[in-house]
Amino acid sequence: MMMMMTSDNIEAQSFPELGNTPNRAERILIVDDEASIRRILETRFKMLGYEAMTAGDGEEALVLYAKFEPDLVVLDIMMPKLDGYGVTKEIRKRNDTPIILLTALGDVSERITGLELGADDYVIKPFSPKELEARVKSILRRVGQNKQQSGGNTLKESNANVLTFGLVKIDFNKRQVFRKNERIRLTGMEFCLLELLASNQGKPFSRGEILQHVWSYPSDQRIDTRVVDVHISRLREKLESDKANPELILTARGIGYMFAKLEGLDDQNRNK
Amino acid sequence: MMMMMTSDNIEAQSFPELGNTPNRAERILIVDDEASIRRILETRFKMLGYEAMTAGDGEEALVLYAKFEPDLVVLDIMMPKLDGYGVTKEIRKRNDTPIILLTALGDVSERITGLELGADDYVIKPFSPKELEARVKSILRRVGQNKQQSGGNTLKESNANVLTFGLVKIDFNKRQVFRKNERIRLTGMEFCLLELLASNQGKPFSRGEILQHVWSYPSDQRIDTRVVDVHISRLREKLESDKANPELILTARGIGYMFAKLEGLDDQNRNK
DNA sequence: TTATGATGTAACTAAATTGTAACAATCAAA
DNA sequence: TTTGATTGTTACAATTTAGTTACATCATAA
Repeated sequence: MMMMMTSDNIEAQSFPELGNTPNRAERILIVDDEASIRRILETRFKMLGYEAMTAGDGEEALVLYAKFEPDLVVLDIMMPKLDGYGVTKEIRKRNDTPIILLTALGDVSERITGLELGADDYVIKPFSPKELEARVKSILRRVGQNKQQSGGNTLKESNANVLTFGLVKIDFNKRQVFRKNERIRLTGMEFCLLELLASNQGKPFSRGEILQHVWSYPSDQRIDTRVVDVHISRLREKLESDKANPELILTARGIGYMFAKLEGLDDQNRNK
Repeated sequence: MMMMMTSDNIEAQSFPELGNTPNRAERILIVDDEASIRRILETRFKMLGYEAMTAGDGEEALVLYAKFEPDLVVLDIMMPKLDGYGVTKEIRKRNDTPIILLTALGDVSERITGLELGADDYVIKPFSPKELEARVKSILRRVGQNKQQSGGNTLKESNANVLTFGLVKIDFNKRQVFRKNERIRLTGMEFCLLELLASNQGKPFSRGEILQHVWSYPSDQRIDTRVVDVHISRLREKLESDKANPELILTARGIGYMFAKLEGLDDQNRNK
């Protein structure tokens, strides 16, 4: 196996993101049979403030998994004893801890099998640590928000990082949105805004908060811009059936905006 | 060390689009201007369970070739109208159907020319039918390793690495691409790029990721090159029906590019 | 050598995104 | 109802991003 080595330089992300500081360091379990990869990833994730553990094969992984209850697992498919599929299966028997698979470019069926077994995402080898880190961050952020939202129990719909609200489906990994199964093209800003709201259903955000999270405004900035409103309008245009009577992106008058809280959808939200 | 994937035992890929040619006898096209040879070979190959057709000259051969899509061509070089070279050339413009040349003893340069044009093997005249049959069998076995080996089940491309997207067929093993059954010549870079995208349908890649995987850029490289865009443009030129409205190679604005997600793998449909 | 094709870059064109301003519509309290 | 505040919408200019073309370079084959 090989991996691309890089400097520690972390490039700015294209999209502003939520500053979501966890109360405890999040735990990442790294499973790969190559010691060099384990070492590199462990070091880098620790530098980023995560708690990182490593395992060299599938069986060791399951032991560690039970012991340390990681928040996310990075899992090579090709491993001695018990391969990535087996580990994925076992983990999925118990819960929905996010799993990122490491796969080779050539093998399409591997990736598909992996995703079907319940993995959340995959990264192609060779990969840059930075890329993996970005995925980890993205998934953890979302899961964390969902946990916060739903009290930490059922995370079903976060399984593949896809949320479905009636006609509208949001794929956070791919940054894609569908309505009636047709792809809706959102711009970067639009998606960021939607992401903030949709992953916190029912929670109203003030314009100030939104500007902080989506536009990276400083927190004490006086608000004399209508950007948020305009973007809300554009989002509604694209997502709502009846723009005048929005069902998803609601106005909290005097406060700001919020995404609708949909009741009783927890079990239907699963994507097929 | 390069990673060896163990996908050989994994069942057929879940791509419904794979050409599902029904199990049928393999077809051999026999081209020779001598009727006696045609008759003998036709009879013997039919007895062996092949479907055999014959043509008396090169032009007839091409007509039959297009009509019957044989799995192998036995081709005399010396022929009226269009000789074996010409036929080889024409066939190779379209695909890699195995070709066995019939050449005269003395003519070394003939054989070499033939092989250079893309023939797979040659048999020296006069030959014993048995010998020719052995070669045919051998070549068909080699070419059809993927197809025939798996015994009785679906043969043709079941585990060959071939994807079909509408008009476009991509053979990852042979690194060949077809459009409307005509071979499209892609350059090395072009194929690499296509390979990355097409074997990850629906997954958007940033230019940075593409540069890493296809051009082996270090992951922290500042991106000030438009190579990716240019190659995307060239690929579209070759593959898309309407370059201005690509259906296969899509732009993920603000992110990068992705190959179209096809129906069947997920419930979301292709985008327009 | 020339000729050919692959590849990458620069420069230009086209198109999409984004924020602002202006104005319209709506709400809620008096 | 009026009034002022709040929210919704539209148009537009500035900017960013993507698409395309032409060309220089390099390698390779004839």
